[in-house]
Amino acid sequence: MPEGHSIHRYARLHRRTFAGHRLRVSSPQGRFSEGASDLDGRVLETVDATGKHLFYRWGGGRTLHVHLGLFGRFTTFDANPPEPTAGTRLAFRSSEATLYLAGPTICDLIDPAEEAAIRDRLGPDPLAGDSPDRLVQALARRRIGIGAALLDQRVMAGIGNVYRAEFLFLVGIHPDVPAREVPHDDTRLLWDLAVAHMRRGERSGRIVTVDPGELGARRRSDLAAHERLYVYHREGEPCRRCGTEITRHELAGRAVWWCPRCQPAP
DNA sequence: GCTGCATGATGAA
DNA sequence: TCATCCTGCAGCA
Repeated sequence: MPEGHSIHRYARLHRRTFAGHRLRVSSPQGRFSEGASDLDGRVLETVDATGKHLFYRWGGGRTLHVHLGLFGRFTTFDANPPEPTAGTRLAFRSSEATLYLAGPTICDLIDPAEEAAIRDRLGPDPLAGDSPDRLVQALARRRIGIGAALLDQRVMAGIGNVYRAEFLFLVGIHPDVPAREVPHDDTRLLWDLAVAHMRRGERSGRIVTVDPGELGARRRSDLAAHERLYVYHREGEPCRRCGTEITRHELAGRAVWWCPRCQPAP
């Protein structure tokens, strides 16, 4: 679930639901007990996101840093929440809503220096109104494939495995093309696609890259994952544009998909 | 009940 | 490149 669009969406939803409220905070699982007791009874002032990182800002100058990693998930309940699962690291509760967090890679209180260090490691975020200049510069410096470069959060913050595959298809670039050989115009196009698609993903909560004209009359919400995307998880299926079989390959431990005809090998 | 898999990232080798 | 950490759930028996 969690690519940058989901993270920014969580920031917005959690801000709307919990900001301005004095919260009861606990760690049912026990692995965030100290932090939870520090936060318990404080007011959550605001929530913001950069790339895939969430920052919850509390009265008393506390900042909670959350990174969902691959498995992390939030669940929210209006009232009468069920018992938390054994893996529930963090629970917030206002008088009207409850939030559970399970499986995050990171859930820690941090100080301003630690936050600065996190931000220093992040490239431009398409959802933060950043300029693509740093993306252009970062790609120009790398000999690794563009596919590998796009998952590096120092290159571009917030892209994950789904968007990587889809954006490369939309730009028509093979993942193995060396990053520094990608024409600047294509890099700009990649950025513009990222801004447009991730904004849409932030609003809808799902990734739909297929052009509406190609979706037919079916409602987006009815579509299965492989119907909303051009290449991700579609190995062996025909390319929507040219009919060629989509290919899958392992790249630095993560799978990547592409159309061999629309995205010719370097 | 067990296995495998997932939209992530790090540190060691 | 590999091992490791973080959970839940679908697909099996």
